[in-house]
Amino acid sequence: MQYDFVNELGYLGLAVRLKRLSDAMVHSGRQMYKELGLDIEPNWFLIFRLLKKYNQLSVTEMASKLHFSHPSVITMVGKMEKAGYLNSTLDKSDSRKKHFFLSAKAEENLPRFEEIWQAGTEGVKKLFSEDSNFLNLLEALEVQYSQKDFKERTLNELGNE
Amino acid sequence: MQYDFVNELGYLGLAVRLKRLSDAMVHSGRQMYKELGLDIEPNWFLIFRLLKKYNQLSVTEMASKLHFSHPSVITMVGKMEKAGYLNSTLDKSDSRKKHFFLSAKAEENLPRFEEIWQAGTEGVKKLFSEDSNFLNLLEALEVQYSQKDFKERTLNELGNE
DNA sequence: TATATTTACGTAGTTAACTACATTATTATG
DNA sequence: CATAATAATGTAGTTAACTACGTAAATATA
Repeated sequence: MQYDFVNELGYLGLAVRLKRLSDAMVHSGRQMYKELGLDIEPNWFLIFRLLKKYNQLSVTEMASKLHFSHPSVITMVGKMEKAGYLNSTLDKSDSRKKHFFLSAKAEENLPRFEEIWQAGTEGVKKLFSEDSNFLNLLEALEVQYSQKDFKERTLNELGNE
Repeated sequence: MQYDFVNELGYLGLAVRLKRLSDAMVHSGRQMYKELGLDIEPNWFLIFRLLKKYNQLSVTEMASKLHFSHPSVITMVGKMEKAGYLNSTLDKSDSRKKHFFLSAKAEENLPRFEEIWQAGTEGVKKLFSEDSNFLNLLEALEVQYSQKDFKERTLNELGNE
C-alpha cells in the first residue's frame, strides 16, 4: 500500500481511518447493488434483518435497537416504503405510533438478498486472519468508548475538567 | 452496554459499526474544541501536522498523502485559510498550483493545540488493553481491503464476478 | 381534572466524506 | 508546432449520519 500520512498519526488518526474504511465499504456496496441490478441501498439490510426478526417495529424501536437517531431511521424506512419493500399501519391505541413491516415484494426478494448478504459476510470475514478476533476487539472498544468519550478522555489527560 | 442489533450481524455490520464509532469520536472532538473555546475543527489536525512536517504543500499533494479526495482537502484548507491558520502562494513555474503553509497565527497556537492532541492520543490509547495491538490489526485490514474491495469479495463468494 | 412532562414522529439544517464535471495550465506526441 | 493527453484546482450535487426544533398524543402529577 502506498504512503499514508494518517497512519503515522497513531491513535489520533483512529477516527479518520475508521471513517475512511467504512465509507469505502459502503461505496463499494452501492456499486455492487447497481451492477447486480438491484434497487436496494447499502444500509437497508439493517431494516430487512430487523423486521425479519421482530416482524413489526416503530421508528423509535428500530432507532433504539440499531443505536441510530430516529431521523436516520425515518429516512431509511421512507425510501424503503417508497421502493415498495415496507408497509406500515398506525397503532390502534396510540395514534402517534406507526408500525412498519415487510411487504410481499420484500418477502419475495429476500431469498436473493440473503444470498448476497451471506456472500458479503463471507467476503468480509476473509479480510481477517483466522485468529484475529477483530470483531471482539471492536466490541471491547465500543464498550470502552461508551463509558467515556473522546472529549472526556482528552480533558482528563489534560488535567482540566 | 445496552442491546445492539448491529452487533448481532457479525461481519456484515462492520462498516456500520466503524462509521458509528468514528462519527461519535468526531462529534465529541467538536464539542471539546467548543468547550475549550478554540476555533478549530476536528480534522484540521491532519493539515496542521502535515504542514508542520512538510512546510508547504499543494491541494493535490495533501490529498494524496492523506488518501482523501481533493475536494475534501479544498474544503478543509479553505476554512482554515479563512480562520487565519493558513496562507498560500501560487507556484512560480506552474500557475495552476497553489502552495499552502502555516500562518503566524498557526505557529503561535500550535503549542497549545499539540498539548491537546497529545492528550487526545493518550486518551484514545487508553481505550485499548495493553496487548490489543488494535492499530496493527487495523493496518492489516486496510491493506487487505485495498487489495480487494467489498463488491469484488462479495461477487467472488457468490460465484458470479 | 387541569397542567406539566414525556414520548413519537416529522422537518430543517449541519457535517464531512464522496463522484462527476468544468476550466485552465502544462506536458507529450504526431 | 499544433493538437492531444494529463494534471491541478475549483464547483455542484450526492450520501448518510447527526442535532435541534416543532407538533401532537399519551401519561404522570399537583
